[in-house]
Amino acid sequence: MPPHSSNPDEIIPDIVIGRLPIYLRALMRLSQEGREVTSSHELGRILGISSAQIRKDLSHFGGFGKQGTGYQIAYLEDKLRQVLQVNREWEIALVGAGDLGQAVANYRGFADRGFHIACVFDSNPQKIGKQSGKFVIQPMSELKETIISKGIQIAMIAVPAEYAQEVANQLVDAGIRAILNYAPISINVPDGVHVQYIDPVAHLQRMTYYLK
Amino acid sequence: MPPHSSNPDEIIPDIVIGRLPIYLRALMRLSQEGREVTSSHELGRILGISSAQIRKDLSHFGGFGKQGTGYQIAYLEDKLRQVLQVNREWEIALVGAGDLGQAVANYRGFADRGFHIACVFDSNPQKIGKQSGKFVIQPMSELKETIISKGIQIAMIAVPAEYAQEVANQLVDAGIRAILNYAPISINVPDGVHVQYIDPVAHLQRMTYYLK
DNA sequence: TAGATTGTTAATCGATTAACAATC
DNA sequence: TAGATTGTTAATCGATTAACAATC
Repeated sequence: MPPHSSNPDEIIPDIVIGRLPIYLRALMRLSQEGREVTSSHELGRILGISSAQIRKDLSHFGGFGKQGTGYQIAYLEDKLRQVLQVNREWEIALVGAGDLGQAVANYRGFADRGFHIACVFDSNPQKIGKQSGKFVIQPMSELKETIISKGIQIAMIAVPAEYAQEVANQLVDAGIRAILNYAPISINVPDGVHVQYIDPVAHLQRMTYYLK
Repeated sequence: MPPHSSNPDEIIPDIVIGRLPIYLRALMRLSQEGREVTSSHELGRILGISSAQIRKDLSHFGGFGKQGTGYQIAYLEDKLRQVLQVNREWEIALVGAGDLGQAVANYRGFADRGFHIACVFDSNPQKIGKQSGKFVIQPMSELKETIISKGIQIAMIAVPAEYAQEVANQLVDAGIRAILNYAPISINVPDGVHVQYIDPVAHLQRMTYYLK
């Protein structure tokens, strides 16, 4: 095997994948500041991570740096986007058009970073057909067909906790393979379907432990 | 040392602390369903975690279960609240009253789970004095005095990324000890100040890796 | 060249899991 | 009692760090 080439059969630890978006975020900031080159040491200082860990993480995917110099920011950014498959746009289905769902639908951070909300569903007949931002709220009965016909693979759940599992089931049935769950509850999905959670209260509770 | 008593000098791994809010969330769901007793096996099944890990995590804080029976849900819930110090209410300062800040301020999940937003700050003179939900938006110049006089220890940042570090500095200067950062950027704070991040796009990017 | 930094190996550290005596 | 489940120990597994040859 030539040096600096990654082994395509290697299974990368998920914890490494989880750090790549953080690296990408830091690189975006640096390039926005007009910087062109950085090093594992500088990234480590910015992120509070050891430089060895950053080098080791990146080495899973190939050699992106130069000895003595460091990393070209634009180049590394591009490589990380390729690895994460975020060098394209993704469409997302959103379920739930209550206060939380509306806030999620209106959050500009998604579109700014390549994630477009393509459809919004709600079970409340009062809401169906109403405009939510740029979207017309669709009934749950149209969920599967819409997701399949648009080829959507990612969904966000923003319904009350007690409905989250049932919604997840319907999403999985519609072929969704990645779910971002804003409902404060754990959901069960089959192997091969990925779930991430947004629960700000859980983060707060993790910190209050230390506030003696 | 008697059995089932935790060592108060033991330093608990932060990764264990991070799982306690997840356990608490699951227990709340079970008690809401009217259940009274559970086991490490059941919790493990619900959460996708091994039962051994749950027992080991809980054992850091004492023996909360009964052999042969399992855990009294209400009792364990109460104990976890004590450990996390969420058996009380907490006041929070929010910085940023743009779209994101307003959505955060209006999210009912905080108050429902014991976190009350006590004040909202923004640097935009157009916004100061305006009502945002139940709050009057205050200028940044009042941040330090308000936080100190109200004895607030927790803050949330909901400003654009480029201002997040400066806001964090001001919060630390005002004595804040825990920060929940909604800006998609890493911030640096002194030792003893805790930071957690809410970046839904980072979660999405972590999942797109697997969508081959 | 001298200085700096990478990519990688081996050592260390810490977290998870398996197993089981204790006991409800 | 028999069956079930805890709390804990020891073994395993995996992740992080230290160190350094390679080299820009």
